[in-house]
Amino acid sequence: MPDDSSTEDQPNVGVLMYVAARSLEARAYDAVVAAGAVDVTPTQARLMAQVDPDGTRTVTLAARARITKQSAGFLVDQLERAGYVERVPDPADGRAKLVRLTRRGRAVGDAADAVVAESLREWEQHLGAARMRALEETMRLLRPITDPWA
Amino acid sequence: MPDDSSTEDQPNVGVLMYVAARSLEARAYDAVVAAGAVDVTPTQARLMAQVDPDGTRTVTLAARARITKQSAGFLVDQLERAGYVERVPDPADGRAKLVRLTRRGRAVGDAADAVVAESLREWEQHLGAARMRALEETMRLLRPITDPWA
DNA sequence: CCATGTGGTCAGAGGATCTGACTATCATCG
DNA sequence: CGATGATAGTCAGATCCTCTGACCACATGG
Repeated sequence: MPDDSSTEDQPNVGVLMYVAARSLEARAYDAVVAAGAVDVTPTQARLMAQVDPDGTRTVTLAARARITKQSAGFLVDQLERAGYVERVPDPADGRAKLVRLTRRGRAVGDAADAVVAESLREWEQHLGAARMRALEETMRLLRPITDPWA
Repeated sequence: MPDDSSTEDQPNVGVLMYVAARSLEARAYDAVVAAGAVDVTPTQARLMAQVDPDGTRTVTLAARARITKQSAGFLVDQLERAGYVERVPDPADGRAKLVRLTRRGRAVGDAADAVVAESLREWEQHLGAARMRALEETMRLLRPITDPWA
């Protein structure tokens, strides 16, 4: 939405953050595709990234991705059919199912994580360690007033 | 896409940036709706924010919003029908048309800009002036390695 | 054991995006 | 000045993603 100043010489901080975050995400997605998951869409990948090692309920995935449970279920269906996740009954709750990464899904996720880590190292190299630390701290400080779920 | 760690206690810097940028955008969009533009979707608003005071070509809007010219044209159609933008011939190029904000569109954009500016002032108040300045500088430094269009 | 809440699914609809193909105009270069 | 390649825009078709509303099954707390 109107984030102004993207038409100016100096975009505002919010726009710059958006650009940086997006570049990170794009690299991660490229890694996903490079890892062989050519049939995974960016949206599916974004949801897959929210799956915990021990499995996560669909409603939880939906909350983390800020989408409805129906949309999340739709995406999980696709990921399941493609073999990246599986649904197992939740032993703690008869209504629930846990979405878990398959071996294949885990491989894709690991590839993405590695690329993100590598990109952040590049940031640190470019900014210097001190500035990178300050950036991390500042973003953590900012979180309480920007993250409605934190 | 897999931006990892959003499932950990401490999301990585990229995720935090995404959250912050998104909160800014959400506030701006709320302001758009509050300004009476209840028929404008977030996507339309995002495109409208890219229109220069003197008008901008559809292809340029598309490039700035990182979408195809077809998608941009589709959105401009809707905004034009709703009365927020108008298309005028580009005097410098017979093929081109300039997309310009109408008076109504300008009012909406101004409302959004005001809210963004206000939000950034809140950030500064929360972080302190020094840290805010450092953040802005860091983000500018980061831009060359994250913005493929910069 | 009933009332309320929660996890999940089904059905239907709309919005946003893409690729491919096409026309009109511009710009360049011989 | 004419031919050639690039650019602005549109049309057509398809796909993907998201939502609302309704519904069922199970859980939890009086």
